[in-house]
Amino acid sequence: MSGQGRRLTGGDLAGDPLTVARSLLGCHLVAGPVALRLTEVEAYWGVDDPGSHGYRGMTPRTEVMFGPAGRLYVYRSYGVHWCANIVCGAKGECAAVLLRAGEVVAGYGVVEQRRPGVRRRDLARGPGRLTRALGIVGEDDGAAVVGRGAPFVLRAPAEPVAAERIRTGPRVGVSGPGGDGERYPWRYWLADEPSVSPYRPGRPRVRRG
DNA sequence: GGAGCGATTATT
DNA sequence: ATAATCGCTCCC
Repeated sequence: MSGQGRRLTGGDLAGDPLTVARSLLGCHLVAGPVALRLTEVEAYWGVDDPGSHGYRGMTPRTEVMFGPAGRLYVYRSYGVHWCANIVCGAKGECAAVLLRAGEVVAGYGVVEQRRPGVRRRDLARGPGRLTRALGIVGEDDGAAVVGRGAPFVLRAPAEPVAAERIRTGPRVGVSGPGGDGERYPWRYWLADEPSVSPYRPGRPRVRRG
């Protein structure tokens, strides 16, 4: 069982996103009545990361990624879905961890109302579904997940996640060099978790048949 | 000023 | 396999 541990602080998120990503696995993210146990995340690190929205510098959209650790970076995906990151690293550095999947551990009734008819394991399986389960929308861009009065709360697992249970691989859906699992094996997930989203390679630029 | 393109998901 | 759908980026 994964009970609730202590609240995470900004200091817990100030490290590099690879380290932070691993440490977020098994943590509970609380949004009002709903809580998810995080089972799958991805790291995006630096303006040299070709898979990152911060590639080649800051824009109005990605400004939050360059800010202090402990806030949400929320963006619209494919014009349809919201996806949420936890900003980490030092202020001025472009670093964030994308929340890809989780297991509902509280507020199941609320989530079920938000997603009628969806199988329990699929409720937060994938980044777009995860935000819907938590009720995260574009207005939450920049919202805090640490500190007093933060609208979201992160809690560490009561017992640390065993390192042997953590798997790594290429990031999902990232096309081009950023999707190269040799250079960027920056997806992290917990072994044997039904809520982990299926891997899909990034779509190639041209498709002919 | 506008075309092109996604860190995706639900449906065919 | 592919439509849905829109803000950001980059190129005229």
